[in-house]
Amino acid sequence: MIGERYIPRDIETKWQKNWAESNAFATTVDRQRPEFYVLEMFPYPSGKLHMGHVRNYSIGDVIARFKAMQGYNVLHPMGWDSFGMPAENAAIKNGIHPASWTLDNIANMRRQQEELGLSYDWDREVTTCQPDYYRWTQWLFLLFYEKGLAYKKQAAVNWCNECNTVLANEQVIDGCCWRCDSTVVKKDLAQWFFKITDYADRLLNDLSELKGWPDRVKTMQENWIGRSEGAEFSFDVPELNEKIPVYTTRHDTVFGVTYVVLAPEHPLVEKLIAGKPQEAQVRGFVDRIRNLSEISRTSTDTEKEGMFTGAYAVHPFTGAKVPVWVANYVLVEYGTGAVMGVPAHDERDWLFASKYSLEKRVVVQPADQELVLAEMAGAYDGSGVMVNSGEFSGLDNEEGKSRIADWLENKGIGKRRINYRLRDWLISRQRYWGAPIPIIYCDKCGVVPVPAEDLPIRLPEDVNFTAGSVSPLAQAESFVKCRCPKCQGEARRETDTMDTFICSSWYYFRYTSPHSDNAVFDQDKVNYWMPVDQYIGGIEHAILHLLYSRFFTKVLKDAGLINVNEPFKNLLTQGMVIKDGAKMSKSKGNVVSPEDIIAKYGADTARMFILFAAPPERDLDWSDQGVEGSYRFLSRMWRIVAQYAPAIKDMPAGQTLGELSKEEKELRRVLHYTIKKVTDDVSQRYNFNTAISTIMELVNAMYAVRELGSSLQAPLLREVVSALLRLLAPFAPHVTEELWSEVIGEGSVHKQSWPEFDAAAVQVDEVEVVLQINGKVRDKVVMGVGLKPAEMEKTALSQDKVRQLIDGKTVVKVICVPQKLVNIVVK
RNA sequence: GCGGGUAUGGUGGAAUCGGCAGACACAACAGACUUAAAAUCUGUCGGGAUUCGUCCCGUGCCAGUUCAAGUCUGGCUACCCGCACCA
Repeated sequence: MIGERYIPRDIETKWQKNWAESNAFATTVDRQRPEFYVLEMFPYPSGKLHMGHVRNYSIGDVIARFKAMQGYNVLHPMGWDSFGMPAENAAIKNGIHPASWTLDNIANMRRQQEELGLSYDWDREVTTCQPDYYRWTQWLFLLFYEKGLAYKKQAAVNWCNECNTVLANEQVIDGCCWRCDSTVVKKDLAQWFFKITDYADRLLNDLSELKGWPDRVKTMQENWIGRSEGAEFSFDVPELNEKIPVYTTRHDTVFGVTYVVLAPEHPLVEKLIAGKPQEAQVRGFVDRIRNLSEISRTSTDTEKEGMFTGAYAVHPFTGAKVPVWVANYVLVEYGTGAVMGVPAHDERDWLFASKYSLEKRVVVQPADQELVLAEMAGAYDGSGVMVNSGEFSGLDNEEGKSRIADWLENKGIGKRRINYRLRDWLISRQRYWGAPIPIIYCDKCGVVPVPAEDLPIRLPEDVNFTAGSVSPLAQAESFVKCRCPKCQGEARRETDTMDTFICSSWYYFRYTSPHSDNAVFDQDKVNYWMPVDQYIGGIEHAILHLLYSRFFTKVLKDAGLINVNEPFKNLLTQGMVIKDGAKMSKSKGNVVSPEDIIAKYGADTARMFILFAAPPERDLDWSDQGVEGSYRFLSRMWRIVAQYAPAIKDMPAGQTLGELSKEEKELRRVLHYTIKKVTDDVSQRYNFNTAISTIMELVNAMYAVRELGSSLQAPLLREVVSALLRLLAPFAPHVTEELWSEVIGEGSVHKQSWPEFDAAAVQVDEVEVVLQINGKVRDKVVMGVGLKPAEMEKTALSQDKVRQLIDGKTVVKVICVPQKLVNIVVK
């Protein structure tokens, strides 16, 4: 019996319980059906779901349920990215152990996900902070180590004083920590790195394979990888018997070099200044620059500063002596840490040379103007003809580039080189709540990886959490002290843990065989399910997580563990949830809690609103009244189905569709138009907002024939209600399940097949055709659909209104678009 | 500076291949029902003019292509995002 009013609370808990008990969304390998892997980015268990999560999961759930109804074998899992700083901070602040804080949060958030009615296969849940997961994170570290892709080196690294740990380049946003926003400083430390730069070319080139990714994300990755083609060669410093290698992309301007300049951290600086009058001054300058923060150091607005070292280098093409400088604008990490100075053709060099009165030489002349130094206001970095360039003068500069590179290579003093902006991934963290790096230091044997059979290296539970610069693990004597796996002598464990982004770089593989305890994953299963067919998440991971995951996938492919080259075939980046013009955040005080919305209106309404208010990629404006509207729609749908229910239930078995009245025909036409439109919107465009609006129109059409009541045929009503419930099921799974079980009553609506479109139902005999005169709509007339253009023209010209309007004018041309319009061009 | 994106009623948005701009909602207003309110159902709803037939204007701005432009081309403006002294 269907109640008069739609009251979500009871039916939602009822069906959630039913789905959980029947394992409704469990999946196994099935080679009879096509597979589809839909994945939402797993959350950090911060404590509660926010609207961004609700949006993310609602989108994924619609796709998963829709694909399942279309006959796909759907994998739709969920898990927890559960290592990381907030848990440890909570431990320091409140004295709660990170493990219990994290597990409590997981339990709470999982309950909220269940309340949203999400169709996850919970048997596949993964939790990265648990030993059965991080054991394999550690195993992967060993794999990287074995392949030479994990190494430890002393380097100037990003350090966050607030978080007391180092950070990867990708985690420094505008010179600040991605997590706590405090200023990042440079520290000289020995740290573990993953050699992502080895994969720079493939990470860049394979972006072209990713047809299902937004251009925005691909462009961001492209910029981040930052490939450039150039040449590397050296300037000799004969007095010291040293060479200064430089990298340039403008070797065509090499005859314009008037100085060479090193980064302050360049290893040659000390040697160059030794014994020189300016030694102390240069050293002071270098120290001052090194102590500046990353942001003030690298900003383009920062004024260029430098000092002459007192040394001279020899120009390899002209043999001229050029001064060697040190300057703040040269970065030690990029290229060779030294550059050639060409003031006339590089903006930075121009500013620098102008400030310190260094010589400028024009060596490229553009076609349309004559460059004269005295008249130049800045550098000219465009193309042109090479001048003052010895044997290369007269060449087009692009041609000259390659001739100069040939010259360097032939003489053996330089070579073509490709450079990347991408740096190796700094993966060690001086924190407790992460996967311990499985490395042992032995005085006798050196750096020794932990044997795979000794994994996991468990986090000790009994440690001291106090704010301070030393990681709790480093203070845990029982953890640090160990035996060397090689010589059995006394040794020490690595006390750094891994960046949490490592845990999240491979979780989507683990879902395919989450309980595997003899391998990182089952190869058969991983190859059956991967790649992820549809990945959904926020744009904030455009570089970080998505680049790291691509890197991991390529390494695992090279190791022969998987056969895919890219992890995520299609990527959907959802927009933010906005309220009152700003992203929902505690500090802005504009947060709407999913819990409150579910309590008041139910999960179906929350899902409907969030999918209806905007297409998924766009930012979504939260509106309390809009939510009300979605609830009203579900109620309205409920009432009309309830009204037609008795006729459908009383219908004798086997009764088929009879002759349709005009109104019935129209209702059936709207139904099949809706099936077509919703199917297209969901499968081809992911435009859930227009899919929902079309379903609303179907419900409106059902209301329009309501007064015909019992004269409507039961088989038609059944067809309409059955299709309506199935179309709406992915969006509002509870209310449709309830009505399905009451009215149609065959199993679960979510196990039904997707409604089939009957093209015959939408066929009409007549259409309204627009009549235009000179492109302006002047009239509309109903015409038969089969009308030929000549007949359309004749009909159009015979209309009274048209005749009046063209009276006394000459018809120049008539354009007829069948079933659409007739445009009469007159003079 | 380089790269990417967005701009449509009071609001969110629709118009998918160049063919009726504003679907579907929200808000507002009106009517029905009600003692009344809520809920519900029905209707109006870009701006201006109107003899109520219609007519003119209108998709950030300026040009262009076309019988026809929110949609294509060129040039701007504003805002958002990413990278940025990468030689």
